[in-house]
Amino acid sequence: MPEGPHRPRRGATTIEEVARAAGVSRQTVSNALNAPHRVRPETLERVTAAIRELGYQPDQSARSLRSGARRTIGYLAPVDDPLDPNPLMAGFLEALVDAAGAEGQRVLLFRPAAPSADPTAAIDELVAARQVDGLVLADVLAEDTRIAHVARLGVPFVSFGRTGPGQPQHWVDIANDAAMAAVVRHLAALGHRRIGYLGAAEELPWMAARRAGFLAECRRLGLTAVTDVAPVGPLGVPPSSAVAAVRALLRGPDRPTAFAAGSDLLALDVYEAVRAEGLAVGPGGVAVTGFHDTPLCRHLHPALTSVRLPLRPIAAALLARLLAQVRGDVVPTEGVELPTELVVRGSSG
Amino acid sequence: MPEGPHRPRRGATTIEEVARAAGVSRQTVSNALNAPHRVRPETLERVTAAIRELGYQPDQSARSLRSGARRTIGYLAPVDDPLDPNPLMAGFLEALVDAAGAEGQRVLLFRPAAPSADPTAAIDELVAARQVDGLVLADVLAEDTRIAHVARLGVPFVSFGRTGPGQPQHWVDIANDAAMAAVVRHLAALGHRRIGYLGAAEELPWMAARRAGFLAECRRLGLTAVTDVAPVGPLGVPPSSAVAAVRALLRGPDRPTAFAAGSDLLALDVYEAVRAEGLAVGPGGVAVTGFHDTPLCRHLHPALTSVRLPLRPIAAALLARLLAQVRGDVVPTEGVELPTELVVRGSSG
DNA sequence: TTGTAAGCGTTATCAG
DNA sequence: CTGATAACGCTTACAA
Repeated sequence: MPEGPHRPRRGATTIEEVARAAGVSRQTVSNALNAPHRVRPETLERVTAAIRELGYQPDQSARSLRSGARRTIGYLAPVDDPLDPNPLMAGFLEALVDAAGAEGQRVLLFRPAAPSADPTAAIDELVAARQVDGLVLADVLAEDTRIAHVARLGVPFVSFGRTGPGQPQHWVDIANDAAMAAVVRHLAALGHRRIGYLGAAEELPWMAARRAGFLAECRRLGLTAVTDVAPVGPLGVPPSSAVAAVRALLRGPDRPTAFAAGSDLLALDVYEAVRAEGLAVGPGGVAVTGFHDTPLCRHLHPALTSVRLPLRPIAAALLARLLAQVRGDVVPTEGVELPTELVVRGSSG
Repeated sequence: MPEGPHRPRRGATTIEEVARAAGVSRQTVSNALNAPHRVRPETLERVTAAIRELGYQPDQSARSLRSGARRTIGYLAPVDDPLDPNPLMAGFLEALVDAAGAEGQRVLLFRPAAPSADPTAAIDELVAARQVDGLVLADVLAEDTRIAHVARLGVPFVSFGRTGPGQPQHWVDIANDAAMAAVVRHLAALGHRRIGYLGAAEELPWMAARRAGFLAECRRLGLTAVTDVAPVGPLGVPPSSAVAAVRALLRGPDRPTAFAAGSDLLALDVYEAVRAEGLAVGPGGVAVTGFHDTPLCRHLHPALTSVRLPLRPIAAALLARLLAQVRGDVVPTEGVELPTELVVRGSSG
């Protein structure tokens, strides 16, 4: 008898078969899996053996349908800029998958239908089809329609980054301002008194926070902050314009002896500008720092000092908050700021 | 009556409610969705309106349980090297999610329990729990236990990259050797007669193919290929050792006037070596090329010529082959090599 | 502690 | 072309 185009089962073992093999009812097998303490040890043993023997694993669809738990979380992939790829797609995503796996959860990756399409539509689809227990959002803006939307939907969610006040949410973030302040202190300890800054896309909260942290710490320490009057533009700054901006500052009246950049890729532009001005990168010439600690840092010469994000702790914290909501725990909506680590390398040390 | 900790339904609309609203049986609603041609146009209209009105979408778990189709594919995230992050995690993954979305499929990301853990165990779990219709594997090795394993399992799968012969599989790959041959021709057209090569991790098939393509084309054109006697080591080459290797070649008897690198990050090491030898990168000095066309290329000075991978066509081709298997079409196991594009920039042009 | 009965929301089968 | 009935595999009451 030929199998039809749709085969409801791939020949996978079912709970019924396990029950038969162990000589118990299928309910006992279910209990052995979901509430082991309710099964007599000796029975449990027999069932466990049968499960192992047959390589049984519950059908997740059946389980989800019955219990309501999807054991899956959705991650809305941030839009990517071709000139400045989102580092979250690499390290953070892996950390998230690992953290989820440790909690018995899977990660479903999704994106808006088109780059310019409304991300809330993609969210609606996923939620309406009940494919996930909760959502993880990243790269959250001050006024973020996604946050407002999922909050209205009532789906459990957490965000990496936070909106402005007024939108209750569970968030995890890094202390962007404190991280940049630590950079300033590091450079000050090296004797630098005039420090330059290269940022971009300051409309992004984390970029704005980095600049703010930089300025505040310079002020506090009585250092001269040398920054572009008109900060270089949007996310995808053409490298040439960033280089020009830095060169201008290096030729200005308060020539900085060190430069902090808002990202590792921007630091690369600083390297170029410094060299174009006939100066050297490093403690002897112009010290440079980046942000993110991407692998690029170690391939530069000198290697780039950078701020490392605690990606695994972030992922773990996000997941803990998300699952608490999924379980129905009453958790106050609040967030946590995790500390970063300054990795000092040749460019400043 | 308080809701228990598990709420089987989130209050989502069910097919029953739609049926009632449209004044038809729930079966008709199902038909309207899955076999519209079997429903009278006027009824279809009424049902569609009710669906839109109520924002109904079928529960994917129920649908999966009943039909056997999970509408989800699994992507086994490649292990990442901290010194040379896998570019597949960024652009390719996005392309894959988009291609899947266009086919009504979602992407489930998964990884081995631990970096060193057996990836086949992770595959088994996913398959046994029937969470996916098929698998996408990337970074396939010549002797790949994952390929052998999923083939034995009988799960539909495709691979980005291919094993050695003898393991039937559906694969999509780029023409690594042809891409590097094109690089050589490009450099030859610029007048270069002695061309250096920097590779790494030659045990990886794609890295080996790039070197092979380089050597073959140099031979064909009668050019002098200047390569390291002992190619630099494993995936995570300490940048310093790669730089040293290139510097040695630049001081050797057949000083190359151009350098092809096996990746963009390796090209960065070439830049450093060239400059350390007091030479300039570019058509006037030592021309340099990379591989992958990562965003880094545009941030270098001069900007880096590189080989661009057709990530979206690759993702589309992979998905087409995978879904054909899922549908049960009898497709001969074979592969396709997609062409790359050489993006010429200042480092060689 | 274990077995029995019911139902989660959907789609396939088969009458009308 | 439509509507009743059964089943997918599992878990949660409840009864034994």
